[in-house]
This record gives sequence, C-alpha cells and structure tokens, in this order.
Amino acid sequence: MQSMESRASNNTETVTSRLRALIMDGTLPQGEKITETGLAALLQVSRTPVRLALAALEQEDLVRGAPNRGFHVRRFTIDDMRDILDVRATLEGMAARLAAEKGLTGDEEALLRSCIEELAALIATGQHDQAAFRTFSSINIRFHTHIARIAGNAELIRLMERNPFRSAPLLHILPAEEALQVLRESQRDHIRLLEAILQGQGTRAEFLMREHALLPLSKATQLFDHINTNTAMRSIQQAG
Amino acid sequence: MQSMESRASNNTETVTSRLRALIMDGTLPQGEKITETGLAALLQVSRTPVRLALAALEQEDLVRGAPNRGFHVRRFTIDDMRDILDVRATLEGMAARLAAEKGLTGDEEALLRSCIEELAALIATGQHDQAAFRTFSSINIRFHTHIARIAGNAELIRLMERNPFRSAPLLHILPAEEALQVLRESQRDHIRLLEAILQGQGTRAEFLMREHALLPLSKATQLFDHINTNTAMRSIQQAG
DNA sequence: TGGCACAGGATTGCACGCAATTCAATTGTT
DNA sequence: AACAATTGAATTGCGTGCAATCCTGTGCCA
Repeated sequence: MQSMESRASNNTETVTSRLRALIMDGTLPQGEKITETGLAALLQVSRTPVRLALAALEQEDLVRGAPNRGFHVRRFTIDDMRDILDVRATLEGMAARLAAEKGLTGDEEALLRSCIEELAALIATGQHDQAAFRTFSSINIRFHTHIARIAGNAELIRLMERNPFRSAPLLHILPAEEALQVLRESQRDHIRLLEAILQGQGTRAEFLMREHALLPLSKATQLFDHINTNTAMRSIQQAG
Repeated sequence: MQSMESRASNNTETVTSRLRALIMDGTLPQGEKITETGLAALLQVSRTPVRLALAALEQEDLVRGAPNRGFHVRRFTIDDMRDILDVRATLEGMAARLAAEKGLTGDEEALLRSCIEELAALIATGQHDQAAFRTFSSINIRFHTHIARIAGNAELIRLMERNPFRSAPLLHILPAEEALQVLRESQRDHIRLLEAILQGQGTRAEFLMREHALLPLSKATQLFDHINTNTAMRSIQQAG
C-alpha cells in the first residue's frame, strides 16, 4: 500500500497520497471540513501543494468542495458504496470479457495460475490473522490487475485504478470465520473465471467476474458500520 | 454545449472550460506542448488558475504532464478512441440494465418517449445540415442522460460525465447521406431500447445499448482522420 | 422574545516572486 | 568531425501577500 504511493518526486503528489491515506484510514472523519491552512500546517507545507492535492482528490470524489467555501471529506452513504461496487463489478466484468475474447499467451496464463496457486497455498494454511488477509488482498489485487492488463484497454485500466474502493481492506473487518469463508468463495470464483477465460468464453467470464466482484456487497452493511464506527462516530454523535 | 459549461463563478473553472474547449475543437493540436506561462498569457489570467485547470484536465486525461516538464495535449490514437468508446458502451449498457431492472415511472417514460418523438420528427424532415445534426445530438444526449438518471447510480453518472467523447460531434464529420443513415439506425435502436426497458428486460436492454453505443466505432477511422486533419496535421508534418 | 442588519474574523481565490529542475546550445576535447 | 561537459535560458514547483467572499456572533429594533 505504501510502497506504491509514497514514491513522489514533488510535494504535491506526496501531499495527495498522504491526504488520501488520512481519509481512507479514517483519521479525517467523513464530513470533516478541510481548510487549506489547517492541512498545510498539519503536513508542514504551504497552501499551494495542498490546494493542488485537494483539487486532485476532488476529481477522485474523495473530497467535495463548494466555491468559496472550501472542502470537506466526502460522506459515504451505504448507497454510495453499493453504487461504487456495482460500477466496479461492471468494469471488472468487461475486463474479464475482453481478456477471454483476446486470449492468453503462455506467460499470461502462467502468471494468473501462479496467483491462484499462491492463494490456494495461503488458504490451505488456515491462517486467519491480519497478516494472512493482507497477503491475500495483495495477491488478489495482482490477479485482478493482471486481467485488466490482459484486456488491454487503457481507458478501462484508468477508471479501475481511480475506483475509491480499489483496495478496501474488507477482510480485516469481518469476523475471522466469515472472512475465511469469503476467501474460499473468492478462490472458487477465481478458478472458474480463469477456466472461462482460457476457453474464450467472454460472456461467461464477464458474468462470473461481475458476480465475483459483487461478493463484498453482501458485507456492505458491516463495512459501512465499521467505517462509521471507526471514523465519524464521535463527530456524528457530537453533531446530533 | 456552451450554455452548460460557461457558467462558472471563479476563474479556475472558466479556464478549465475554455482549455477543454480549445483542446476539443482542435485549436490546441494533439501533442502540443502547453506552458503555464503561455496559456496564462493567452487567457489573460495568472498562472495559478491555469495550473489548477491543467491538473483537472490531467485527471480527465485530456492533457498529460511529466514532473518538472510541463504538460502537452494528449495524443489520441485510433486505439485510444476504440478503448474509450468501448468503455462508454459498457457503462451505457449498465445504465440501461439498471433502468430496466428498476422500472420507469410514468413521468420518466413520457420523457423518454418525447425524446424519441422529437428525433422522429427531425428525421422525418429529411434535413441533413449542421443545425439538424446539432439538434439531433442535443436530443440524443438528453435521452441517454435521462436513462443514466433513471438508473440512479451516482458513480456511474460521474464516470459517464467524465468520458472524453461524451458529446463528440461525430455526425458533422460524415458525408450527409451517411450521417442520415446513422440517424435512422440510431433511432431504431432507441425504440427497441425503450421497449426492452419498459418490459424490464435488463440483459436485453444492456446489450442493445452496448451495440447502440458502439455504432460510432465503425466510423472511428473517419473520426480519427478528421481530428488529425483538423488539428495536428501541420505539427505532425512539421515534426516528421 | 424573535428576527434582521451589521461587523468582525476566518477562509478561499488569485497574483506574483524566488529557488530548483530541466532542456538546449555552445564550447572544449579527443 | 564527433562527442562530452558546461553554462545559460526557460519552465515548473512552491511560498506568501492581498483582495473578495463567506460564516459567526453581536446588537438593534419591532
């Protein structure tokens, strides 16, 4: 997570990454008002890179701003989460379809298979601690990213990378037993998916992937509650 | 086109709109280097709003920038266009599916029907001049936008609005007879689409819409040639 | 007591200056 | 003559000051 984001040559990108992290990990609660001055003081930079970072995150829709009235951290309602996941599922489905229609080279197939094998090995250990879930998430992202790469649609990759919940740490939230169950279901999906792609079954791959990507949806309520508990509860309670 | 974009309270949004227009209408050729200073001088503002506007358009992927090396207008290859249209078709298809699954209120149905009737009336006149195509495009956008609204997925709407070719003036490019043919095919798609949505046939609506949105793809080569001829030819010839 | 106007403080939006980086041309060397 | 190093111009990145705008709290009036 940090190894990808923290490499930045200029201050603006650094501030953008740090601000994004502050929002995603809940340090800045939902709905929190962000002042350029305050954030600049917090991050020890001037207002200029802060302003640029806020503009960037406004495009990502993580913060929202009104003219002359500054920015505030976006509030994610449960409907927002459903919408975002739904779009993500559609885009991932498209990636799977394109990959199936295009066909895989030997290297590409090998890479996907290795992801599946790593995941299988991880599940076989039966571990269900934070570290295991983190590893799972990392391999899982690699699997999905690679399918998008194979699809070869630059615009698609661009949109998927900008999805707010690209790497939402869902598993860490669920009870351990339930999380393990999710892992197993997820893995079964992966295997079927690769099979469909290998056989060139575009539509089947698309729908399998769609269903697979929607798997977190059933847990959305828990995710929602967790985020609120973790971040905005105090301010909400104070406000109400 | 202008009535939607030009209302801006602050300078940054004004500059963003104007710069976007400069790029889309080809005043700034593809690959053209953009200097903050130069653009600020051209638009009679300081570098600050220009910098913010460039950052915004970089998110839209209309300009691209390298650290410490400024920005240049994105070059659209024909592959880029295919990719963007393909993604757009998928998103529009999703909107149609959601609309069909959700069902229409009387008002919503009436609005879609009125779009179709207006389009039919326009086609019936047999006009094929620029004004007619502009009108067609306007009504067409209304039809599609309304379906996205009915779908009710905020994230989906957001992505569709950011699509670079949201309102690409395709028809103006084609020979008049061919453009008229496109209009008729397009209209037939609209009618079938509404029928599928009304009957709650989500998957059918999705695929009809996908096909419909891909209609410009067959003309992509012409579009590509036109844009290059219109904008970048000189600089390309000079460079090569 | 309730509502409105006004003023003070705070914050954004913009302009400009300076340092750091990059690119290009010139110069010197082999 | 070809290539490498160096210097200089141009441009970006960032900091900060100032005016315009907006919010808050106070006081006045009905």
